[in-house]
Amino acid sequence: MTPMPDLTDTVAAAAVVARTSRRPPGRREALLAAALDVIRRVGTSASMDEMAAEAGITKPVLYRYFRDRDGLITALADQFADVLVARLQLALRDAARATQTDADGVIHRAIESYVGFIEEDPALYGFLTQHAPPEHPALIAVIERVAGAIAGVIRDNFTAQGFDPRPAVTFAHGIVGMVHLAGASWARNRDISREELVDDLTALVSRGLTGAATPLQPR
Amino acid sequence: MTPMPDLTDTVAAAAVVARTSRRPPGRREALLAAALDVIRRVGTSASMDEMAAEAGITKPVLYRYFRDRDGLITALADQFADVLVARLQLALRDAARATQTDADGVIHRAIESYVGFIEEDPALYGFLTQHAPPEHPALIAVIERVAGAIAGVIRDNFTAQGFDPRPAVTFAHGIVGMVHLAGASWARNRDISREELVDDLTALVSRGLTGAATPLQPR
DNA sequence: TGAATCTATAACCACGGGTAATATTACTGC
DNA sequence: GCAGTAATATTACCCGTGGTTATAGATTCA
Repeated sequence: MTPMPDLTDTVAAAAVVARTSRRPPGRREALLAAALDVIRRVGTSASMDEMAAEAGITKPVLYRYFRDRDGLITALADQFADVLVARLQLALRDAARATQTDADGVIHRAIESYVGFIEEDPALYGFLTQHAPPEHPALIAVIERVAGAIAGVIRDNFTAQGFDPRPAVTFAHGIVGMVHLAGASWARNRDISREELVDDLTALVSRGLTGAATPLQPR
Repeated sequence: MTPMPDLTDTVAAAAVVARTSRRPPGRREALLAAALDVIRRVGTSASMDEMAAEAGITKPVLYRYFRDRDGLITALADQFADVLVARLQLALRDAARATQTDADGVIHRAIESYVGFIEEDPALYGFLTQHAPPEHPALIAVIERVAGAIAGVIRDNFTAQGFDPRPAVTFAHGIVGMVHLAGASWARNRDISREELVDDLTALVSRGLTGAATPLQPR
Protein backbone atom coordinates (compact mmCIF):
# COMPACT_ATOMS: atom_id res chain seq x y z
CA MET A 1 0.00 0.00 0.00
CA THR A 2 1.16 3.54 -0.89
CA PRO A 3 4.49 2.44 -2.32
CA MET A 4 5.32 5.93 -3.52
CA PRO A 5 3.06 8.70 -2.22
CA ASP A 6 2.54 11.38 -4.83
CA LEU A 7 3.51 15.00 -4.26
CA THR A 8 1.03 17.31 -2.63
CA ASP A 9 0.78 21.03 -3.11
CA THR A 10 2.16 22.29 0.17
CA VAL A 11 5.90 22.82 0.37
CA ALA A 12 6.17 21.25 3.79
CA ALA A 13 4.50 18.11 2.64
CA ALA A 14 6.75 18.09 -0.41
CA ALA A 15 9.78 18.14 1.83
CA VAL A 16 8.32 15.23 3.76
CA VAL A 17 7.67 12.97 0.84
CA ALA A 18 10.96 13.90 -0.77
CA ARG A 19 12.73 11.53 1.58
CA THR A 20 13.34 8.28 -0.17
CA SER A 21 12.00 5.14 1.39
CA ARG A 22 14.96 3.21 2.71
CA ARG A 23 12.99 0.01 2.50
CA PRO A 24 14.85 -2.33 0.12
CA PRO A 25 12.72 -3.42 -2.82
CA GLY A 26 13.03 -7.17 -2.65
CA ARG A 27 12.88 -7.29 1.10
CA ARG A 28 9.38 -8.61 1.49
CA GLU A 29 10.11 -11.48 -0.87
CA ALA A 30 13.32 -12.26 0.99
CA LEU A 31 11.44 -12.36 4.28
CA LEU A 32 8.86 -14.66 2.76
CA ALA A 33 11.61 -16.94 1.49
CA ALA A 34 13.22 -17.00 4.92
CA ALA A 35 9.88 -17.84 6.49
CA LEU A 36 9.46 -20.68 4.04
CA ASP A 37 12.93 -21.97 4.84
CA VAL A 38 12.30 -22.15 8.55
CA ILE A 39 8.87 -23.71 7.99
CA ARG A 40 10.47 -26.41 5.86
CA ARG A 41 13.10 -26.97 8.53
CA VAL A 42 11.22 -26.89 11.85
CA GLY A 43 7.80 -27.82 10.51
CA THR A 44 4.44 -26.27 11.21
CA SER A 45 5.39 -24.97 14.64
CA ALA A 46 7.60 -22.25 13.24
CA SER A 47 7.29 -19.12 15.37
CA MET A 48 7.54 -15.50 14.34
CA ASP A 49 10.76 -15.19 16.32
CA GLU A 50 12.33 -18.07 14.44
CA MET A 51 11.32 -16.67 11.08
CA ALA A 52 12.69 -13.27 11.97
CA ALA A 53 15.95 -14.83 13.16
CA GLU A 54 16.21 -16.82 9.94
CA ALA A 55 16.01 -13.58 8.00
CA GLY A 56 18.60 -11.95 10.24
CA ILE A 57 16.18 -9.45 11.73
CA THR A 58 13.93 -9.17 14.76
CA LYS A 59 10.24 -9.63 15.24
CA PRO A 60 8.91 -6.07 14.89
CA VAL A 61 10.48 -5.79 11.45
CA LEU A 62 8.47 -8.80 10.39
CA TYR A 63 5.39 -7.12 11.77
CA ARG A 64 6.22 -4.04 9.74
CA TYR A 65 6.16 -5.93 6.47
CA PHE A 66 3.30 -8.27 7.31
CA ARG A 67 0.78 -6.67 9.54
CA ASP A 68 0.52 -9.69 11.82
CA ARG A 69 0.94 -13.42 11.68
CA ASP A 70 -2.20 -13.65 9.67
CA GLY A 71 -0.77 -11.29 7.06
CA LEU A 72 2.28 -13.47 6.69
CA ILE A 73 0.11 -16.55 6.31
CA THR A 74 -1.94 -14.78 3.67
CA ALA A 75 1.20 -13.78 1.78
CA LEU A 76 2.44 -17.36 1.88
CA ALA A 77 -0.90 -18.66 0.67
CA ASP A 78 -0.99 -16.15 -2.16
CA GLN A 79 2.47 -17.15 -3.29
CA PHE A 80 1.46 -20.79 -3.02
CA ALA A 81 -1.56 -20.15 -5.21
CA ASP A 82 0.51 -18.17 -7.73
CA VAL A 83 2.87 -21.05 -8.42
CA LEU A 84 0.20 -23.70 -8.34
CA VAL A 85 -2.16 -21.89 -10.69
CA ALA A 86 0.70 -21.08 -13.06
CA ARG A 87 1.59 -24.75 -13.27
CA LEU A 88 -1.99 -25.75 -13.78
CA GLN A 89 -2.47 -23.19 -16.53
CA LEU A 90 0.54 -24.67 -18.25
CA ALA A 91 -0.92 -28.14 -18.07
CA LEU A 92 -4.32 -26.90 -19.22
CA ARG A 93 -2.87 -24.68 -21.94
CA ASP A 94 -4.10 -26.68 -24.90
CA ALA A 95 -7.21 -27.94 -23.18
CA ALA A 96 -9.43 -25.50 -25.05
CA ARG A 97 -8.90 -27.27 -28.34
CA ALA A 98 -9.01 -30.70 -26.77
CA THR A 99 -11.52 -33.08 -28.24
CA GLN A 100 -13.29 -35.78 -26.31
CA THR A 101 -10.59 -38.22 -27.34
CA ASP A 102 -7.59 -36.46 -25.84
CA ALA A 103 -9.47 -35.07 -22.88
CA ASP A 104 -7.89 -37.81 -20.80
CA GLY A 105 -4.47 -36.44 -21.67
CA VAL A 106 -5.37 -32.99 -20.38
CA ILE A 107 -6.85 -34.38 -17.19
CA HIS A 108 -3.83 -36.59 -16.70
CA ARG A 109 -1.36 -33.72 -17.07
CA ALA A 110 -3.37 -31.46 -14.75
CA ILE A 111 -3.61 -34.08 -12.04
CA GLU A 112 0.05 -34.94 -12.35
CA SER A 113 1.10 -31.33 -11.97
CA TYR A 114 -1.11 -30.93 -8.92
CA VAL A 115 0.11 -34.12 -7.26
CA GLY A 116 3.70 -33.15 -7.95
CA PHE A 117 3.16 -29.78 -6.41
CA ILE A 118 1.66 -30.86 -3.12
CA GLU A 119 4.24 -33.63 -2.99
CA GLU A 120 7.26 -31.41 -3.24
CA ASP A 121 6.29 -28.86 -0.63
CA PRO A 122 4.29 -30.58 2.10
CA ALA A 123 5.60 -28.30 4.83
CA LEU A 124 4.06 -25.19 3.34
CA TYR A 125 0.73 -26.87 2.88
CA GLY A 126 0.83 -28.20 6.42
CA PHE A 127 1.65 -24.81 7.81
CA LEU A 128 -1.21 -23.17 5.97
CA THR A 129 -3.82 -25.73 6.91
CA GLN A 130 -2.75 -25.88 10.51
CA HIS A 131 -2.43 -22.21 11.30
CA ALA A 132 -5.22 -20.86 9.18
CA PRO A 133 -8.82 -21.80 9.95
CA PRO A 134 -10.44 -23.69 7.10
CA GLU A 135 -12.59 -20.66 6.38
CA HIS A 136 -9.58 -18.37 6.21
CA PRO A 137 -9.97 -15.98 3.27
CA ALA A 138 -6.49 -16.75 2.01
CA LEU A 139 -7.14 -20.48 1.88
CA ILE A 140 -10.52 -19.95 0.28
CA ALA A 141 -8.77 -17.78 -2.28
CA VAL A 142 -6.32 -20.56 -3.09
CA ILE A 143 -9.12 -23.05 -3.55
CA GLU A 144 -11.21 -20.67 -5.61
CA ARG A 145 -8.33 -19.73 -7.88
CA VAL A 146 -7.40 -23.32 -8.57
CA ALA A 147 -11.00 -24.43 -8.95
CA GLY A 148 -11.70 -21.41 -11.10
CA ALA A 149 -9.02 -22.37 -13.57
CA ILE A 150 -10.37 -25.87 -13.80
CA ALA A 151 -13.98 -24.76 -13.97
CA GLY A 152 -13.15 -22.53 -16.93
CA VAL A 153 -11.78 -25.42 -18.94
CA ILE A 154 -14.68 -27.68 -18.06
CA ARG A 155 -17.22 -25.01 -18.90
CA ASP A 156 -15.59 -24.31 -22.26
CA ASN A 157 -15.58 -27.94 -23.26
CA PHE A 158 -19.12 -28.51 -22.05
CA THR A 159 -20.55 -25.58 -23.96
CA ALA A 160 -18.53 -26.52 -27.03
CA GLN A 161 -20.16 -29.94 -26.94
CA GLY A 162 -23.65 -28.70 -26.22
CA PHE A 163 -23.74 -29.77 -22.60
CA ASP A 164 -25.14 -27.82 -19.70
CA PRO A 165 -22.20 -25.87 -18.23
CA ARG A 166 -23.86 -25.29 -14.88
CA PRO A 167 -22.23 -28.14 -12.92
CA ALA A 168 -18.75 -27.02 -14.00
CA VAL A 169 -17.97 -25.15 -10.80
CA THR A 170 -19.15 -27.98 -8.56
CA PHE A 171 -17.18 -30.43 -10.65
CA ALA A 172 -14.09 -28.25 -10.35
CA HIS A 173 -14.37 -28.08 -6.57
CA GLY A 174 -14.88 -31.80 -6.45
CA ILE A 175 -11.84 -32.49 -8.58
CA VAL A 176 -9.65 -30.22 -6.49
CA GLY A 177 -10.70 -31.93 -3.28
CA MET A 178 -10.39 -35.34 -4.82
CA VAL A 179 -6.86 -34.92 -6.10
CA HIS A 180 -5.85 -33.13 -2.98
CA LEU A 181 -6.95 -35.67 -0.41
CA ALA A 182 -6.06 -38.67 -2.51
CA GLY A 183 -2.66 -37.15 -3.12
CA ALA A 184 -2.10 -36.45 0.55
CA SER A 185 -3.12 -39.98 1.51
CA TRP A 186 -0.86 -41.41 -1.16
CA ALA A 187 2.07 -39.28 -0.06
CA ARG A 188 1.81 -40.83 3.41
CA ASN A 189 2.42 -44.45 2.60
CA ARG A 190 3.07 -44.57 -1.15
CA ASP A 191 1.60 -48.06 -1.48
CA ILE A 192 1.18 -47.68 -5.22
CA SER A 193 3.35 -46.01 -7.81
CA ARG A 194 2.90 -42.39 -8.64
CA GLU A 195 1.85 -43.31 -12.15
CA GLU A 196 -0.83 -45.64 -10.85
CA LEU A 197 -2.20 -42.91 -8.61
CA VAL A 198 -2.43 -40.39 -11.42
CA ASP A 199 -3.88 -42.99 -13.78
CA ASP A 200 -6.52 -44.02 -11.26
CA LEU A 201 -7.53 -40.46 -10.51
CA THR A 202 -7.63 -39.63 -14.18
CA ALA A 203 -9.95 -42.58 -14.76
CA LEU A 204 -12.19 -41.54 -11.89
CA VAL A 205 -12.42 -37.94 -13.07
CA SER A 206 -12.93 -38.87 -16.67
CA ARG A 207 -15.31 -41.81 -16.55
CA GLY A 208 -16.40 -42.23 -12.93
CA LEU A 209 -16.90 -45.35 -10.91
CA THR A 210 -19.12 -47.14 -13.41
CA GLY A 211 -16.69 -46.56 -16.26
CA ALA A 212 -13.33 -46.39 -14.56
CA ALA A 213 -12.66 -50.08 -14.27
CA THR A 214 -13.93 -50.98 -17.71
CA PRO A 215 -10.76 -50.61 -19.79
CA LEU A 216 -8.80 -52.88 -17.48
CA GLN A 217 -11.14 -55.82 -17.85
CA PRO A 218 -13.62 -55.26 -20.69
CA ARG A 219 -15.81 -57.99 -19.21
CA MET B 1 -3.61 -45.18 31.81
CA THR B 2 -3.82 -47.68 34.70
CA PRO B 3 -7.57 -47.43 35.04
CA MET B 4 -7.69 -50.25 37.55
CA PRO B 5 -4.35 -51.52 38.88
CA ASP B 6 -4.47 -55.24 39.50
CA LEU B 7 -3.90 -56.75 42.93
CA THR B 8 -0.37 -57.29 44.09
CA ASP B 9 0.72 -59.75 46.72
CA THR B 10 1.39 -57.37 49.60
CA VAL B 11 -1.44 -56.72 52.04
CA ALA B 12 -0.75 -53.00 52.10
CA ALA B 13 -1.19 -52.75 48.38
CA ALA B 14 -4.40 -54.72 48.62
CA ALA B 15 -5.71 -52.19 51.09
CA VAL B 16 -4.80 -49.48 48.61
CA VAL B 17 -6.72 -50.84 45.67
CA ALA B 18 -9.69 -51.65 47.88
CA ARG B 19 -10.62 -48.00 47.83
CA THR B 20 -13.22 -47.39 45.18
CA SER B 21 -12.43 -44.97 42.43
CA ARG B 22 -14.64 -41.97 42.91
CA ARG B 23 -14.42 -41.17 39.23
CA PRO B 24 -17.99 -41.12 37.86
CA PRO B 25 -18.52 -43.44 34.87
CA GLY B 26 -20.05 -41.09 32.32
CA ARG B 27 -17.82 -38.25 33.23
CA ARG B 28 -15.54 -38.40 30.23
CA GLU B 29 -18.47 -38.30 27.84
CA ALA B 30 -19.98 -35.36 29.72
CA LEU B 31 -16.69 -33.47 29.48
CA LEU B 32 -16.54 -34.17 25.75
CA ALA B 33 -20.08 -32.90 25.36
CA ALA B 34 -19.24 -29.75 27.27
CA ALA B 35 -16.17 -29.22 25.09
CA LEU B 36 -18.32 -29.60 22.02
CA ASP B 37 -20.81 -27.09 23.38
CA VAL B 38 -18.22 -24.42 23.95
CA ILE B 39 -16.61 -25.12 20.56
CA ARG B 40 -19.97 -24.63 18.90
CA ARG B 41 -20.51 -21.42 20.83
CA VAL B 42 -17.16 -19.63 20.72
CA GLY B 43 -15.76 -21.23 17.61
CA THR B 44 -12.39 -22.73 16.93
CA SER B 45 -10.57 -20.58 19.47
CA ALA B 46 -12.06 -22.42 22.43
CA SER B 47 -9.48 -22.73 25.17
CA MET B 48 -8.99 -25.48 27.71
CA ASP B 49 -10.05 -23.09 30.47
CA GLU B 50 -13.30 -22.31 28.71
CA MET B 51 -14.09 -25.95 28.16
CA ALA B 52 -13.36 -26.75 31.79
CA ALA B 53 -15.54 -23.87 32.93
CA GLU B 54 -18.35 -25.06 30.66
CA ALA B 55 -18.23 -28.42 32.40
CA GLY B 56 -18.17 -26.75 35.82
CA ILE B 57 -14.66 -27.90 36.68
CA THR B 58 -11.15 -26.55 36.39
CA LYS B 59 -8.33 -27.24 34.01
CA PRO B 60 -6.37 -29.99 35.79
CA VAL B 61 -9.48 -32.16 35.91
CA LEU B 62 -9.69 -31.92 32.17
CA TYR B 63 -6.05 -32.92 31.98
CA ARG B 64 -6.77 -35.90 34.17
CA TYR B 65 -9.35 -37.28 31.76
CA PHE B 66 -7.59 -36.29 28.53
CA ARG B 67 -3.86 -36.41 28.86
CA ASP B 68 -3.37 -33.08 27.13
CA ARG B 69 -5.05 -30.90 24.56
CA ASP B 70 -4.06 -33.33 21.91
CA GLY B 71 -5.82 -36.13 23.74
CA LEU B 72 -9.02 -34.14 23.84
CA ILE B 73 -8.74 -33.38 20.15
CA THR B 74 -8.20 -37.07 19.45
CA ALA B 75 -11.25 -37.98 21.51
CA LEU B 76 -13.34 -35.44 19.63
CA ALA B 77 -12.08 -36.72 16.30
CA ASP B 78 -12.84 -40.30 17.27
CA GLN B 79 -16.36 -39.41 18.28
CA PHE B 80 -16.75 -37.46 15.05
CA ALA B 81 -15.63 -40.48 13.06
CA ASP B 82 -17.94 -42.78 15.02
CA VAL B 83 -21.05 -40.85 14.10
CA LEU B 84 -19.98 -40.17 10.53
CA VAL B 85 -19.08 -43.77 9.78
CA ALA B 86 -22.28 -45.01 11.39
CA ARG B 87 -24.31 -42.76 9.13
CA LEU B 88 -22.36 -43.81 6.10
CA GLN B 89 -22.79 -47.49 6.89
CA LEU B 90 -26.49 -46.89 7.10
CA ALA B 91 -26.51 -45.28 3.68
CA LEU B 92 -24.31 -48.03 2.24
CA ARG B 93 -26.22 -50.78 3.97
CA ASP B 94 -27.79 -52.30 0.87
CA ALA B 95 -24.94 -51.39 -1.42
CA ALA B 96 -23.61 -54.94 -1.49
CA ARG B 97 -26.55 -56.20 -3.46
CA ALA B 98 -26.73 -53.11 -5.60
CA THR B 99 -26.64 -53.71 -9.31
CA GLN B 100 -25.14 -51.35 -11.83
CA THR B 101 -28.54 -49.79 -12.33
CA ASP B 102 -29.21 -48.64 -8.78
CA ALA B 103 -25.58 -47.88 -8.01
CA ASP B 104 -26.43 -44.22 -8.49
CA GLY B 105 -28.96 -44.48 -5.68
CA VAL B 106 -26.34 -45.78 -3.27
CA ILE B 107 -23.84 -43.11 -4.26
CA HIS B 108 -26.51 -40.48 -3.97
CA ARG B 109 -27.51 -41.52 -0.46
CA ALA B 110 -23.92 -41.76 0.71
CA ILE B 111 -23.01 -38.33 -0.61
CA GLU B 112 -26.16 -36.83 0.87
CA SER B 113 -25.42 -38.22 4.30
CA TYR B 114 -21.87 -36.94 4.17
CA VAL B 115 -22.88 -33.47 3.01
CA GLY B 116 -25.55 -33.31 5.66
CA PHE B 117 -23.08 -34.26 8.32
CA ILE B 118 -20.39 -31.71 7.58
CA GLU B 119 -23.13 -29.17 7.10
CA GLU B 120 -24.72 -29.58 10.49
CA ASP B 121 -21.59 -29.42 12.62
CA PRO B 122 -19.13 -27.06 10.95
CA ALA B 123 -17.68 -25.90 14.26
CA LEU B 124 -16.35 -29.31 15.22
CA TYR B 125 -14.80 -29.84 11.83
CA GLY B 126 -13.21 -26.40 11.94
CA PHE B 127 -11.84 -27.03 15.38
CA LEU B 128 -10.29 -30.30 14.34
CA THR B 129 -8.71 -29.03 11.15
CA GLN B 130 -7.39 -25.90 12.74
CA HIS B 131 -5.89 -27.30 15.91
CA ALA B 132 -4.65 -30.60 14.59
CA PRO B 133 -1.91 -30.74 11.96
CA PRO B 134 -3.09 -32.33 8.72
CA GLU B 135 -0.90 -35.34 9.47
CA HIS B 136 -2.39 -35.74 12.94
CA PRO B 137 -3.03 -39.42 13.64
CA ALA B 138 -6.58 -38.73 14.76
CA LEU B 139 -7.46 -36.92 11.55
CA ILE B 140 -5.79 -39.55 9.44
CA ALA B 141 -7.82 -42.11 11.34
CA VAL B 142 -11.04 -40.30 10.50
CA ILE B 143 -10.16 -40.18 6.84
CA GLU B 144 -9.06 -43.79 6.75
CA ARG B 145 -12.16 -45.03 8.52
CA VAL B 146 -14.49 -43.18 6.19
CA ALA B 147 -12.49 -44.06 3.10
CA GLY B 148 -12.22 -47.64 4.29
CA ALA B 149 -15.98 -48.00 4.48
CA ILE B 150 -16.35 -46.64 0.97
CA ALA B 151 -13.45 -48.66 -0.41
CA GLY B 152 -15.03 -51.86 0.88
CA VAL B 153 -18.22 -51.23 -1.03
CA ILE B 154 -16.39 -50.29 -4.20
CA ARG B 155 -14.14 -53.32 -3.96
CA ASP B 156 -17.07 -55.65 -3.45
CA ASN B 157 -18.93 -54.32 -6.43
CA PHE B 158 -15.83 -54.31 -8.62
CA THR B 159 -14.96 -57.90 -7.87
CA ALA B 160 -18.58 -58.97 -8.24
CA GLN B 161 -18.52 -57.50 -11.75
CA GLY B 162 -15.14 -58.90 -12.70
CA PHE B 163 -13.27 -55.61 -12.50
CA ASP B 164 -9.85 -55.05 -11.03
CA PRO B 165 -10.41 -54.04 -7.36
CA ARG B 166 -6.99 -52.45 -6.93
CA PRO B 167 -8.02 -48.81 -7.53
CA ALA B 168 -10.78 -49.04 -4.94
CA VAL B 169 -8.80 -47.46 -2.14
CA THR B 170 -7.59 -44.58 -4.31
CA PHE B 171 -11.13 -44.08 -5.58
CA ALA B 172 -12.40 -44.00 -2.00
CA HIS B 173 -9.90 -41.38 -0.94
CA GLY B 174 -10.72 -39.36 -4.01
CA ILE B 175 -14.43 -39.51 -3.33
CA VAL B 176 -14.00 -38.47 0.29
CA GLY B 177 -11.89 -35.47 -0.68
CA MET B 178 -14.23 -34.58 -3.49
CA VAL B 179 -17.42 -34.56 -1.45
CA HIS B 180 -15.68 -32.89 1.42
CA LEU B 181 -14.21 -29.91 -0.40
CA ALA B 182 -17.14 -29.47 -2.73
CA GLY B 183 -19.43 -29.61 0.28
CA ALA B 184 -17.41 -27.06 2.20
CA SER B 185 -17.32 -24.69 -0.77
CA TRP B 186 -21.04 -25.12 -1.27
CA ALA B 187 -21.78 -24.49 2.40
CA ARG B 188 -20.05 -21.11 2.11
CA ASN B 189 -22.22 -19.43 -0.47
CA ARG B 190 -24.97 -21.96 -1.28
CA ASP B 191 -25.30 -20.71 -4.84
CA ILE B 192 -27.10 -23.87 -5.91
CA SER B 193 -29.65 -26.01 -4.13
CA ARG B 194 -28.58 -28.83 -1.94
CA GLU B 195 -30.23 -31.29 -4.27
CA GLU B 196 -28.31 -29.93 -7.24
CA LEU B 197 -25.05 -30.28 -5.35
CA VAL B 198 -25.69 -33.88 -4.43
CA ASP B 199 -26.95 -34.66 -7.94
CA ASP B 200 -23.88 -33.13 -9.55
CA LEU B 201 -21.47 -34.93 -7.25
CA THR B 202 -23.30 -38.19 -7.79
CA ALA B 203 -22.99 -37.75 -11.54
CA LEU B 204 -19.28 -36.96 -11.25
CA VAL B 205 -18.59 -39.96 -9.05
CA SER B 206 -20.69 -42.29 -11.10
CA ARG B 207 -19.89 -41.36 -14.69
CA GLY B 208 -17.09 -38.80 -14.59
CA LEU B 209 -16.61 -35.68 -16.66
CA THR B 210 -17.13 -37.30 -20.01
CA GLY B 211 -20.36 -38.91 -18.96
CA ALA B 212 -21.73 -36.58 -16.33
CA ALA B 213 -23.32 -34.06 -18.64
CA THR B 214 -24.75 -36.59 -21.03
CA PRO B 215 -28.15 -37.27 -19.42
CA LEU B 216 -28.98 -33.60 -19.29
CA GLN B 217 -28.53 -33.07 -22.99
CA PRO B 218 -28.25 -36.41 -24.79
CA ARG B 219 -26.55 -34.66 -27.72
C1' DT C 1 -11.68 -40.18 65.53
C1' DG C 2 -7.87 -40.56 62.67
C1' DA C 3 -4.77 -42.21 59.08
C1' DA C 4 -4.46 -42.91 54.30
C1' DT C 5 -5.61 -41.62 49.71
C1' DC C 6 -8.10 -40.11 45.87
C1' DT C 7 -9.80 -35.79 43.80
C1' DA C 8 -10.18 -30.94 42.83
C1' DT C 9 -8.33 -26.25 43.28
C1' DA C 10 -5.60 -22.13 43.11
C1' DA C 11 -1.33 -20.45 42.01
C1' DC C 12 2.26 -20.78 39.06
C1' DC C 13 5.60 -21.48 34.87
C1' DA C 14 6.90 -21.33 29.84
C1' DC C 15 6.28 -19.79 25.53
C1' DG C 16 4.51 -17.43 21.55
C1' DG C 17 1.91 -13.44 19.42
C1' DG C 18 1.91 -8.64 19.55
C1' DT C 19 3.39 -3.83 21.05
C1' DA C 20 5.29 0.28 23.23
C1' DA C 21 9.58 2.86 24.44
C1' DT C 22 14.07 3.56 22.68
C1' DA C 23 18.20 3.58 19.91
C1' DT C 24 20.20 3.87 15.30
C1' DT C 25 20.76 4.88 10.61
C1' DA C 26 20.27 7.74 6.54
C1' DC C 27 18.89 11.69 4.18
C1' DT C 28 17.97 16.96 3.86
C1' DG C 29 19.12 21.82 4.21
C1' DC C 30 22.36 25.20 6.06
C1' DG D 1 30.73 19.14 7.84
C1' DC D 2 26.74 19.50 10.93
C1' DA D 3 22.56 19.66 13.11
C1' DG D 4 17.67 18.26 12.51
C1' DT D 5 14.30 15.04 11.05
C1' DA D 6 12.14 10.99 9.66
C1' DA D 7 12.37 6.30 8.57
C1' DT D 8 13.99 1.88 10.40
C1' DA D 9 15.44 -1.50 13.79
C1' DT D 10 15.96 -3.23 18.66
C1' DT D 11 15.21 -4.24 23.36
C1' DA D 12 12.15 -4.97 26.74
C1' DC D 13 7.79 -5.78 27.89
C1' DC D 14 2.47 -7.25 28.20
C1' DC D 15 -0.94 -10.76 27.77
C1' DG D 16 -3.28 -14.98 26.86
C1' DT D 17 -3.05 -20.02 26.69
C1' DG D 18 -1.24 -24.76 27.25
C1' DG D 19 0.53 -27.38 30.97
C1' DT D 20 2.19 -28.43 35.93
C1' DT D 21 2.95 -28.20 40.85
C1' DA D 22 1.74 -27.33 45.72
C1' DT D 23 -2.07 -27.60 48.48
C1' DA D 24 -6.65 -28.05 50.30
C1' DG D 25 -10.95 -30.82 50.45
C1' DA D 26 -13.54 -35.45 50.38
C1' DT D 27 -14.10 -40.16 51.31
C1' DT D 28 -13.11 -44.69 52.95
C1' DC D 29 -11.35 -48.07 56.23
C1' DA D 30 -9.61 -49.12 60.95
